[in-house]
Amino acid sequence: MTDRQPGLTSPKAQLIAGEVRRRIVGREWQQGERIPDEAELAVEFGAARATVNKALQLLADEGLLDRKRRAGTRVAVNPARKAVFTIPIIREQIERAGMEYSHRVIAQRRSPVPDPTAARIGVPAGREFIHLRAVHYGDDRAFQFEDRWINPDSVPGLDKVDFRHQNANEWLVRNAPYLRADIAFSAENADARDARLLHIPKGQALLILHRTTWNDTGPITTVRIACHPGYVMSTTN
Amino acid sequence: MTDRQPGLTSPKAQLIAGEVRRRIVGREWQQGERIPDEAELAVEFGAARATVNKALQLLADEGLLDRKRRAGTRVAVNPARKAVFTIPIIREQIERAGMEYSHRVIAQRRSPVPDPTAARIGVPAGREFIHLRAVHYGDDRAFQFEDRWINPDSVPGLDKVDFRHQNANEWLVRNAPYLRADIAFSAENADARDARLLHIPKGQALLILHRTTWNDTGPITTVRIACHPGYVMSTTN
DNA sequence: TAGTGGTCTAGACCACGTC
DNA sequence: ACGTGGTCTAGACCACTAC
Repeated sequence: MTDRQPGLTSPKAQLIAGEVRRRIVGREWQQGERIPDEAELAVEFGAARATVNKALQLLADEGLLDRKRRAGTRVAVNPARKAVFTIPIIREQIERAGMEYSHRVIAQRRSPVPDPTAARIGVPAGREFIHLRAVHYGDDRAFQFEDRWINPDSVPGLDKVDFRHQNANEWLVRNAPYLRADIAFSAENADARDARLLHIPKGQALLILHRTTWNDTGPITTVRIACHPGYVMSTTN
Repeated sequence: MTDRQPGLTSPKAQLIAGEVRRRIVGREWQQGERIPDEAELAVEFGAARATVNKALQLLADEGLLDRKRRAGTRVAVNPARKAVFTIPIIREQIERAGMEYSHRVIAQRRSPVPDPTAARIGVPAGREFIHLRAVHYGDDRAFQFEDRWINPDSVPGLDKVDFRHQNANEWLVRNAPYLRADIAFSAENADARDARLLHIPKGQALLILHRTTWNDTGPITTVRIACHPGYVMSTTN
């Protein structure tokens, strides 16, 4: 570790993280055990402490290490299992699968937000949002049914947009950057409307994605997306 | 930034990230637009370039910025939507909800891995794994049905463990650290066995979690977890 | 080929929380 | 109280790639 091959650039912090990970996986450093402090590792690896710090923070983010001031760094006893999902843009996903994307707007109108939804996103009952329902297709096969409420106050010019010619999701992504997003997965049996719009039997198990975005003035949009049967959401990597 | 208030420690990198985020959300810096380079921002914010770099990397990880050498940093056109889920340890989750955790092992025996599963995790067809099926309860209500295959070669001493008295998940977490994990969500209608074990009607939509862990020698364990109806997996935060 | 981000270093100060 | 991690700085060299 005294030098780096030219042309073989592997950030030193990642090399260190890899070596520490190897020692943990190889049981060289046992769960709950304290590992050498940053200064010691810096000497061992011939690196600056900042570099070691970066490496160990990586592993702490992965959940493999628990770090506390004064108490030192310990191998996590119950490694947190974190999973990162990239929420796909439906059009890109369909096109990447070699299919032709299209979408159809079922309805677009101003309408009072239903009480349960209003409560969930923290707006007064009876507030009018833009209610949009649309189906996304790949080669004429229905992929997703989207039921969306958009806060008209969150984005100027929203009333003038006609989402029949403009994917709501993409328009919002481009025109209403958000500060915070909530996402939740669940499973539901297809109700009559889901079944009709996705061309599937009623009762079919569907993966449901609920997603709400916020900026500093309040909620921007909340959406329930019903995915076609067989849809799998998997970790990126 | 000549001084920092004592007791009011907000890492400078995060302050910078917050300000840049504000400018993006406030449309001050438009999507696709190039923002000042690190050196300029360092001067503006009175910080070292490394600090600005850290802040901008944070935002790039969030998907808000696209960074390229020589080309500079631009506001992302299609902000990637990433979601981080913490896969809960079922016992902790149940106990946190104030219920009493228990679990029952339905079966534990060596058995050849079914072909589709073997193919999915990349082991030769017919290999014998330990096949474990268990139900997790909270206050006698069934929460999850777990159908797991464990590679006996991956962990020494595995054959001697009796999972009737030892939660398999937790034992593995503590005794078989992994290098890589795949996780996938989907939805399935409850089959007869799911229905019987979870005490629900057949056909009920269930959130299904597939999870496989690996170390450098191959797969450690793969599991299908069927969650009780109404289970919601949501982002941490 | 030159501008920009990626990364490292050596040193420093500080906050936190265990001892 | 003091050891440990958290963070910042100023400077440096390098890799990538748009120009």
